[in-house]
Amino acid sequence: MLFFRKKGGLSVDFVYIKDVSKYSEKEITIKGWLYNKRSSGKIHFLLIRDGTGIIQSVAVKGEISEEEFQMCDKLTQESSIIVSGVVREDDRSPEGYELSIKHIDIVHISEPYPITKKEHGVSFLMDHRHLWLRSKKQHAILRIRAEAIKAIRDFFDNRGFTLIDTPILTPSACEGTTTLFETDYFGEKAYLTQSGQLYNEATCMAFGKVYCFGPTFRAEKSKTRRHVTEFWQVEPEIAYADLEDIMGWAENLIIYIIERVLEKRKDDLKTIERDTKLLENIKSPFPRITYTEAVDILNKKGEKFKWGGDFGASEEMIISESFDKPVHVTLFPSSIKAFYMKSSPEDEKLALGVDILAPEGYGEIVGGGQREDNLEILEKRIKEHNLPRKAFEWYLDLRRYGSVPHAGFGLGLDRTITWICGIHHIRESIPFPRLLDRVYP
RNA sequence: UCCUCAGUAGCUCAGUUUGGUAGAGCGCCUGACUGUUAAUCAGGAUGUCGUAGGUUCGAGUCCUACCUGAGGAGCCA
Repeated sequence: MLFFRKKGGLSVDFVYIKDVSKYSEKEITIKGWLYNKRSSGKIHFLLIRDGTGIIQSVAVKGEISEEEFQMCDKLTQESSIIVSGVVREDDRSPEGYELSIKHIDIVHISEPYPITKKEHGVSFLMDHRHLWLRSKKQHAILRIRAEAIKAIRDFFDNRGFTLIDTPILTPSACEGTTTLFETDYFGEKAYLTQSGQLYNEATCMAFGKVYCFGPTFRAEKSKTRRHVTEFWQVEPEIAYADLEDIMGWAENLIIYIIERVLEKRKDDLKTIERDTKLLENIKSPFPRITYTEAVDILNKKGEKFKWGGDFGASEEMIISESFDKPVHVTLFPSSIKAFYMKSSPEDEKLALGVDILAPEGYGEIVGGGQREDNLEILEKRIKEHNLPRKAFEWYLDLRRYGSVPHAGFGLGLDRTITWICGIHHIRESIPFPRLLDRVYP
């Protein structure tokens, strides 16, 4: 139980730091934590954060009780405090406003805080991720993430899509291409989902336009700045849509997310020193090339790349750096794509799929395409890919009962955030990253 | 799974080349300072040198194995 204003006699409002400008020359109360402290003998500068911002508050000897002035001296970094005082505009304060302290209550004196004002190594910070989130930069990134999630949901909700949650525990692999996390499901094997797509194909036949948005899991032993084992994807699926349609949807979604973040999270982008000019440039139309044209680009730039292979990290980098916007790459060889992808009617060897590569070398952020809607062809594909037919019976039903052309895509949230924030490593884009050899904290 | 680098004070690191009794800055503790901006100034405490072996009169330093972390590749999104 906190004793709110136990030493004050005046009636004052409790406000968040983001709102202090509305309270100039008024007495308010702030509940927060000590971000930093600078002291002279007769004056203390306390930087207080409350999750919405940081404000400098000033305790002057003689202006508050001697007991409370002494208490300020005892405060350690990240101690939790409740402070009352008058909001004043002051050019000398780093934030433009500061609080002249009248009363201070200490809620808890923090033990010596591990994350100090000096630099730290990545490993140490990752071990203290639960505290690192309080730091300015990490705080800004996660607020941008929250805004992007809201933008994604608004985008689909306002355009006639229904959010349908797909299961996380699944009886079999969705694509058969990746390694999955296996769990013991009451004596049977179950796997953490790598995608909600197959279930989306069922729900889009019921609802028309659907999307799922949740965590997905891949047990690949990837050790790069672009991979986490638990990552968030938004996956729309649309009945009666073709490849061309979903390329438009994906492009508009990306633009919508960027616009929203630029509009609502400008301060946070500034905190992380992102060059927003590069983001302001993300407008329609995005360049569109085929896989075959991408191979030409690679070979022109001196890479010896043979038609038919999948792009690795360096290939993706070269292709994406050839453009200053995200680029659609379409019509991959069917042989390197999943079993459910529909082949081009003009060339059986090509799949009606699209990957979107983010600029600045951030790699693939969207993968999608048109799904095979013909029962016989799909049965053949399942056989060719050595997939357990029995597990896909329900999926084949969708081609038996009113099959229609349909298409969808997945957008990787964490990679998108990494790109929007212009940060080096995906691990800072998610609150508690799951990496190869790291599941703590 | 492979390649490269690293592990020394709470944190960031120097010391390793050339073996000879453990160092700095920050943080912490004490004191000074009425406008600080990673505040400053003076003084103080702090170590199983990743682990286990080996070489040597003597190992943080050289050798071997292992553990942990980071960077990258592959795989993958």
